[in-house]
Amino acid sequence: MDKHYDPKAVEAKWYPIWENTGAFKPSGTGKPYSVVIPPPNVTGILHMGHALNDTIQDVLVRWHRMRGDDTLWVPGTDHAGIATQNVVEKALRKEGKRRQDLGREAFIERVWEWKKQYGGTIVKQLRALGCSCDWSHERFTMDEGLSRAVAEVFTEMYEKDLVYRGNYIVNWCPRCGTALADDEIEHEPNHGHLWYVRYPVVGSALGVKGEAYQDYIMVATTRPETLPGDTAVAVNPKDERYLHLHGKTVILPLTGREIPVLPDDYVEREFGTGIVKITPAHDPNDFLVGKRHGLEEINIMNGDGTMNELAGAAYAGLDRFACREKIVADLDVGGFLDHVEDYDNQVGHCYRCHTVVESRLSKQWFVRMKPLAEKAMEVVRDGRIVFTPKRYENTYFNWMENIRDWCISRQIWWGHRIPVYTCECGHEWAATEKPSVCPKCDAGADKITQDPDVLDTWFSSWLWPFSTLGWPDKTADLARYYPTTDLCTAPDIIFFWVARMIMAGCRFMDDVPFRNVVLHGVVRDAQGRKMSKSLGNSLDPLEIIGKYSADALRFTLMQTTSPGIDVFISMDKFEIGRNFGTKIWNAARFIQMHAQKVEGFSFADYAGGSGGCKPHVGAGTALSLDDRHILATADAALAAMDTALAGYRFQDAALAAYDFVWSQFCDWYLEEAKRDLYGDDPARRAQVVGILAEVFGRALRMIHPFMPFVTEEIWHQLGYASSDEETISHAPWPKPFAAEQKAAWGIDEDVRAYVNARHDLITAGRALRSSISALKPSDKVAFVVSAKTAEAADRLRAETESLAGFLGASGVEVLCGETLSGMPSADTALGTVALKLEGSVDAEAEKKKAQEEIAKLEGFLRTVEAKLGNETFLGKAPAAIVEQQKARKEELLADLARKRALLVSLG
RNA sequence: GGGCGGGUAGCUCAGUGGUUAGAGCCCUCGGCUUACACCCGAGUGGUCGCGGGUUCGAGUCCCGCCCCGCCCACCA
Repeated sequence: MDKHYDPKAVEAKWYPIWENTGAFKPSGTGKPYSVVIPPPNVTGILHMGHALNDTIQDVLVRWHRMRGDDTLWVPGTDHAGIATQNVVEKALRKEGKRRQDLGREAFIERVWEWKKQYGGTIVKQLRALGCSCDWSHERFTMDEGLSRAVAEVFTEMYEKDLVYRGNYIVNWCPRCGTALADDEIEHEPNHGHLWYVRYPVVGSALGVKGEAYQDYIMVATTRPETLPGDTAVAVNPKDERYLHLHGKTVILPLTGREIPVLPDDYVEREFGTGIVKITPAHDPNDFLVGKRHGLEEINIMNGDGTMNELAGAAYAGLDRFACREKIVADLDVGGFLDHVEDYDNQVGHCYRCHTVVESRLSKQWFVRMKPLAEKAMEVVRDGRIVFTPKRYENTYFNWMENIRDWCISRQIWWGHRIPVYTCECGHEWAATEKPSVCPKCDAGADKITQDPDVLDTWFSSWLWPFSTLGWPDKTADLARYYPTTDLCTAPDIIFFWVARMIMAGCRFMDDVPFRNVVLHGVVRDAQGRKMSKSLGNSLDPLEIIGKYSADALRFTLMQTTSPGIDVFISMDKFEIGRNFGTKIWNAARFIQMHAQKVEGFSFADYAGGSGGCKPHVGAGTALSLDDRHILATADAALAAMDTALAGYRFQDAALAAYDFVWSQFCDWYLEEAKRDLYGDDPARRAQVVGILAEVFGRALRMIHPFMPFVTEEIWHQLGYASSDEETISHAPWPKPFAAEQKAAWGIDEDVRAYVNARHDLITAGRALRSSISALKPSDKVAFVVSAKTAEAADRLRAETESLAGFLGASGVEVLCGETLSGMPSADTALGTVALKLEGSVDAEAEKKKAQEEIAKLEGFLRTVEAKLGNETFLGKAPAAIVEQQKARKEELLADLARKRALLVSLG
């Protein structure tokens, strides 16, 4: 193996091999485990949110695959209607053309060309991340099959009256010329004004000009340009200031129209003057007020944001912002404008082109959501779908209970065209295929027109879990892999995606789309800001892969993420993942180096295959304590990982693997193994190599879901794989050692506890050495150990001898139950270890240290004694806890005695 | 305004009512020891946001408050 690991070369090498050998195709045998990817926008490039989301899925998928499940991960992309259309329009603009110049068909052709050329970016990037998707199942929301699913669903809903066309107030982008869903609006702070306008009260007006009015009401507005569309003013019904106005009418300035004063709860008394002008056609709340009171809706604006003739001859044709200025000026001239205040508020912008969004009355298609929501709530309530973390179920219910109809039509060209047709006689129907004749009047194809609008992009995404598996056909995939198992996403799309998928699954498949919803956090920068292009604070996953490797990116993300908690990340964090990869690589080199010295040694015997053939592990002499300890620790680490992964706690799983490999295997076992590996007993050498191969083979497989590339490379370099085609991703996930094997090898919790205590002893010895400031290399040291019990003394003798060897001490003296005085010492689970010096000791420093420790111990002792003197504690605490405290007290007393004696001997 | 999350070491975060609250990074000290300096060893560093309460025992449970963040609604 090379001295330095080269992730670039290794990562570039493996993905094509995996893909070409079909490593990620479902096996067809075992328990089905399936996941559909949240389809990224086809225009998208991989950002940190994807990296987190897709790594989580890949960890789950690889884990299940290794466990022998029939694993399918369906990848794909979303056609992203408005986003994609904008990208192509932008390209067209460079040629000096608009989409209208090409016409609808040619434009769509252009979009497809664009998709063919550039649409594969994110899909390539998923490969760079190492995602083990089955690319033979790749889907695109505008694919023929998925389009058929969309038409099928729409037609069925049309016929069952689950969709309807209605005049409704929608968000409208005047530049894109389309309706936008609420989530396609970005609210941004705006420094605007509040204009205070006088509306004369009818029946008490005393003059013609504004100045002359003695009786008027004051209305505050941020949008004076909508004034010609006003059909009422409203006050809060409980506002005693305006009780006298109920039932009165006022004159709408500049128009002379008489409009009513209405009481409505929607009005806030505290805001402005407490009187609101109501413009039902241009404000969503006013629209609702209008509906409640049966007001007329006057649409005064064109789709491009200019005023129409209903705004009045003086304003028709003006842009909305020009019109605002003119109306303000006219109000002023007419004496209606009282004063102006500065006012900051939030204004909605189109998420694609950033134009200020207009609320506009228009004919749109809607889905009736209430009938779909019932069942979708039921399946979560009864546990057929489980959210992780559970608390998001509340968020889900909250939204579902207050669900509003879904506006699904968009006035753009790129997307699924609404399959609603009308013939010349006005017959209307929906159909999955383009009809050649009207089903009602025999009008021919040339007399039939299709609705020009397209469907909201989410209208295809909500079918994703079954449309990707072949629906509406009854495919084998659908039968085997639906419902899918896990759905992983960030909580911000619970509403417009997760909830809708659940509704669609229940409605069209009569079954849930997935069993578990796994919600992870949003990736943020070190300051806690959402990563975004406009802030320029995005970390580019590809840059990280280039600098640190995909494995490093993946591992760091996993060990940083907690369920449902946002991920704060900065560039240097990826060193953790990189360093871990390097550590594994070096451990592999070490193991290989020693394995080469064992004749006929084969790592393939330790690949976890059936048969459990491990010729060297049990051969010859019995296993050492260290051997048994690391095998037992491997088992514990495996259990910890399995539990964590089953609970979607990726951080815990990653940390369990990290701690096991680094702190346990490398820091302790490899070091301890060197004694035998560099020793002169060939049988024992072979045995140790066998244990290294067994434990490291397990470690590689356990880490593989997190770091697929480096583990695969080592798997082959060492020869766990018996051929080039064999992949670690198909190697079996480790199983706990069988009971008989554990009994034969002597693997149990006792050996873990004992060796852990021995490690404490060694650590204490090291600490002693480095804590003695006066110790010079020439000083000779010997260890003196005082065992707690006679029984422990025998064990301690052996332990301390190895400790002395470890630390270069000249000798060992074992005592039992005696107080060690005059020597720097440290306590461990096995006993007290002290250093006997044949050099000089800084008595003052030692004295000071001893005094500090005594003070500390006395403090603890007081706490424990207080507890043991407390009747209620003795009466109510569990016996085990009481015993624990009693033992603790004895220990503290003994420790104190030793320290005090030390202090005395130091003078 | 409604809902949710967070506040624990300088930083990023773990922490299943029960010994003296942990990890990584940072920092200090000592080491190029023949897998690895992307390393090894040893340390320094905490009124667990504040105030009450429940309990034998609270970082952990309850109530109130203060900050930070997110989501939803709204801001005429």
